[in-house]
Amino acid sequence: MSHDAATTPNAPGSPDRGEQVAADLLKDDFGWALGVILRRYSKAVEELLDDVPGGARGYQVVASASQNLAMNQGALGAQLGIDRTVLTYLIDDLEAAGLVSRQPDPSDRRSRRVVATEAGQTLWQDRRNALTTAETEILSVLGNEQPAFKELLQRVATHADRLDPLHNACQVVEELTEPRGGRRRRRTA
Amino acid sequence: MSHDAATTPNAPGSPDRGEQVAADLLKDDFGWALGVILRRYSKAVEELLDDVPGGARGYQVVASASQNLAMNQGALGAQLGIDRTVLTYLIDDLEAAGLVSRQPDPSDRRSRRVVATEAGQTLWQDRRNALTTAETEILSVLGNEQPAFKELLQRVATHADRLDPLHNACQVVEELTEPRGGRRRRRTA
DNA sequence: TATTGTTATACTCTATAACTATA
DNA sequence: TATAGTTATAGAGTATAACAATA
Repeated sequence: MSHDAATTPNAPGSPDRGEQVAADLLKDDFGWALGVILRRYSKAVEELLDDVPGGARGYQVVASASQNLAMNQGALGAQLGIDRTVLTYLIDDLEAAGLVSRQPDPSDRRSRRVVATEAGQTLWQDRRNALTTAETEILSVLGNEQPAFKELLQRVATHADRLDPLHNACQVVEELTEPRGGRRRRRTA
Repeated sequence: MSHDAATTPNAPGSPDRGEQVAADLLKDDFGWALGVILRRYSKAVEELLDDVPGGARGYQVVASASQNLAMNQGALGAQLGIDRTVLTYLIDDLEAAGLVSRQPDPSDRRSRRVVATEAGQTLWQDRRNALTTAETEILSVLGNEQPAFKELLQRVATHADRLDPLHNACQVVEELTEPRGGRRRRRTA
């Protein structure tokens, strides 16, 4: 997905150095700000989670498996917004790394419950603190306004999530675009 | 339809408590909040900009071309974080749509300056308001705290951008991630 | 030799569908 | 027939390299 900075009120008065002007204008943009922050955070996260198979997404699976009692793959995918076909490979890798394991569901032999191994739970607990630290570093500029910002952010996110519940970021949106129109991205074939 | 939202419970009659617990935990997450907001905003933007070639990114090019005087493609790509090889195709489409045009640089015949046509400038001005409206809708929950939030957001973003200036979001793995596979090779010719 | 822009190719994701084994 | 999970294939998007025209 492409992020969308771009729009900004412009003062077309003195066009000095176009590059600098545009750069400043971009920084007033809402989408630009969101994108920068998310990218910065994502980068820190990916670095912290580089060694876990599947990166941040793999960690999410381990985290969910650590917190909950044996969700099956369907429930896991629904919660994390991961397609089941992708989840298969992801769990394959996590299982090979010894972080989770698939266990048969006695009540439904089609289903497989994903549980975290001890190594998985250890990893989850270890990385949680590191992730919180990364978050704090990004927000450090805010000083004592940090809690206020986080509160506002959560408020906006919860609101936005109610309007459009989908739990994976940075993924193309075409899902809920209403099956009526069939607006597909057209590419000059 | 690839994946469903997490709000869909399991089968009626079997209330899976773990799912709900994990969902609540996720909502305390910083990255989750950022992702939700950005995705929601991106979706609105993509819908508003669906008819412009290249979507939001194409619009960014038109917007830059409208605001500045004739940047060449290299400068454009650097500013927007678009690779020059991608930018070529993008401008091709925008030019075919009559929104921008490539003009020769008299001082350097290798370079081409990208300028917005009248149609491009009109499009830029028309969509700006719509985008602002979309932003306002997302932030509407905040009421009169909206300006405060935006101020904090800009502060964090500017700080993050200083640490890591790269102007495209949702594009994981840039250069510093890791020498996985092939790293940039030194020129030897 | 370096740089601007173009083109061609390979690789990474993701989506779509088909398949199995259960229910 | 429907569902949980798996596997295979195709597509979009991007990166990488090579190229031509200039500097």
